[in-house]
Amino acid sequence: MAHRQDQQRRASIHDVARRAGVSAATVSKVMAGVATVKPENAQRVLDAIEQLGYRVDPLASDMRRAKRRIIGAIMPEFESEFFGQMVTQLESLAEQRGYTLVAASSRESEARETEILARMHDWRVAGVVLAPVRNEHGPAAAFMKANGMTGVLIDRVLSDDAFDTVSADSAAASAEVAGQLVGKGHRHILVVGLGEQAATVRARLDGFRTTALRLAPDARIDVVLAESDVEPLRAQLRDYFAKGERPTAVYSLFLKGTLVALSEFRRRGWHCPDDISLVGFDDAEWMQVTWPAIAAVVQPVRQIAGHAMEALFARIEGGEGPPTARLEPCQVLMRESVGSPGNGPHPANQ
Amino acid sequence: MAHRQDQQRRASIHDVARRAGVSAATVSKVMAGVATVKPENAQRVLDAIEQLGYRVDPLASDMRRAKRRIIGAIMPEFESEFFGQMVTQLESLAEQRGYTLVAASSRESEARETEILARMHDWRVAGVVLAPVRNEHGPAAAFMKANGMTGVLIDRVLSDDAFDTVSADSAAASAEVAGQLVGKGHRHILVVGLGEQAATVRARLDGFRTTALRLAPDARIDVVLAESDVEPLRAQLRDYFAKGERPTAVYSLFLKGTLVALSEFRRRGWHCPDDISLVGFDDAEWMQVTWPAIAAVVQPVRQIAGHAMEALFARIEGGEGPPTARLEPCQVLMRESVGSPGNGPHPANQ
DNA sequence: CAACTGTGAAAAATCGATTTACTCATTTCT
DNA sequence: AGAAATGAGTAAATCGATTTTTCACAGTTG
Repeated sequence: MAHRQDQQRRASIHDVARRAGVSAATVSKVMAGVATVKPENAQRVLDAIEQLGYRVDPLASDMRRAKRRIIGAIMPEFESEFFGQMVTQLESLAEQRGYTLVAASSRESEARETEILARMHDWRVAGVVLAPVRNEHGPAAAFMKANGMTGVLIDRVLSDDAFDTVSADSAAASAEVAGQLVGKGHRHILVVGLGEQAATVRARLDGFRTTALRLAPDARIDVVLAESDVEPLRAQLRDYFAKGERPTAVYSLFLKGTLVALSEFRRRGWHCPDDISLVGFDDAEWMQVTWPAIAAVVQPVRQIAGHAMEALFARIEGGEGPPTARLEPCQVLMRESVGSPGNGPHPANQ
Repeated sequence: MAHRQDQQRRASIHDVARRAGVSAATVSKVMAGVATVKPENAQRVLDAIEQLGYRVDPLASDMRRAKRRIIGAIMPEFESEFFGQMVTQLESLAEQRGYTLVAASSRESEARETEILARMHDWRVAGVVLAPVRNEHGPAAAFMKANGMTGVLIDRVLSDDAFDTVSADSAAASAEVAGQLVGKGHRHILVVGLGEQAATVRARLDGFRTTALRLAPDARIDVVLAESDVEPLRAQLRDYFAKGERPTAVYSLFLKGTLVALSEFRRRGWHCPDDISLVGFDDAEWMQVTWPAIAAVVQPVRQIAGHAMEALFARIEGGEGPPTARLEPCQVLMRESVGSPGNGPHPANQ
């Protein structure tokens, strides 16, 4: 145990050196585990460290190295389970390697994303895990490139010519969803998405449509894509149904879309799966306790985080070679919100 | 714009000084906005900064001060909307004052909480916003006290003799819930909670019970308190209903409890509000889109975050005086999951 | 016995900014 | 005129570690 003037100034490496009767350099060597220190001196240093409760100041320690033991993480938001779990994972992995994770929320703004990145560059972080707001071609990635920063892109990305990318294999998952919906007899399906996240949404959409049409060439796939925000989507969805469109199933390409779809069903008094089936990309804890439980595509958060960090540290440690683009398989959880069409009363209107 | 050897080493204050033909001290003064610099020199410094794209290294800049411009935030988890919003808010507020927020998740472990705190102390953070896993009397707060750290405690706390605290006025909110449930005719209510978070849960429980019994002295308030984890709670709840207990309403004191209650209702085929009413402490986005929409107590995240940061910075800037204990008012959203007892078929068993 | 080789450790430089102390000029005041 | 005050700027110390360089001394070798 160590106490004394804990309240006061913290012990520095020089305090330890003085107490052990050696130089600061020797203390540093002992801490680094260098062998060329007489056992006797090493012991005295260790004792001094113990007595003073000495701990290295990471800030001072990082001063001399070009890459500091800090990893930056930039997420579009912190409020969803997905990104919450992601940050938790990333933090844990960074910590395991003796790095500190500094997480920031871009709050779905590309401008903010770049600002945060500039600040992280100021901190001379060793690397950045960036989950871009839109896709891999935004200003943030360009900034990283221009400044020679080390980084990995995750989530709303497919592949990049400068950075390693890791994301969910949403095309494959979407194909599987298509297979299951068509298998249950659905021939008129509405897909709901957000245009902003261009590439990923396109991958999901294509994956879905291609498989659906392959399995059932007569199927009709409608698409409602809101440009950027959730409220416009709500309006577009309302219009779509108001026109009299009556798909038997809805596939939402992102979580908020699932919520919007559900609330629109509510407004119209439709129930899943009798009146309409629903599958959403992205799982959430509540989806299995509601009635009906909502079918969802579960993203492999741990795998994404794990491989992102692996790739990042490989680069930090000087790994060369062309950027890799990983796609992690998702799990499709078909729950009660999906049924066969025509199994329940489908109201003709309102 | 600034380019040149951006890829290479970043410009330091000395590079700027050299280019402007002045000393580093003068550059520092210009950056700090000190008046005693000849306008001509100031301009040359500004030009050099522009040309080199110079930005202060926050690490080096913080080296000399005892309190660094870093705020630590420790949350029990990042996966819930509540803490997600909290971190977002705190980050934004820290940033506004030129501080960097470093957030860490204690993952509901007091041991980890203290470890994180020790690491933040190593970083010599200016202050810490701690949302303790249990309550204000845990080892983390003790550590902060012992090491003379500056901090504010939030959420699962009531008041402390060393630190300012900010939390939701859950007692008042619970009293309001009690009033509404009793008002609707409920006389047998089950309250579900987590024993771990002693003080807060007690406040919520007392607030609820006192008001309920004042308004309806004949009311019966049952309590199921799980010690620490969610799974035990599920088991206890199952046992409680298996005994044949048939309350007409359930008030869950925390979010996961609401989920457990809902899934238990599902298992038994009970529907809200016909078979049983449900109110949960803590709101979530999905609660308003499900059928029925789930009634909830909304915590004032922005106010909590705002006042926590206010209090924290007041202390950082040397503010004296006894610790304050703030309670922010909550909002009770009565949604469809609450009805009057006996309005629907209440199954006698299973 | 002089020159040589190793060890182990201390001294000094470094990282990048801030701040103190100090040096010259000018002004201003007595 | 001479002293004091002010202005503008610089050199150097500092923060707390790491790393490079230098040094002292012991033991070898020719």
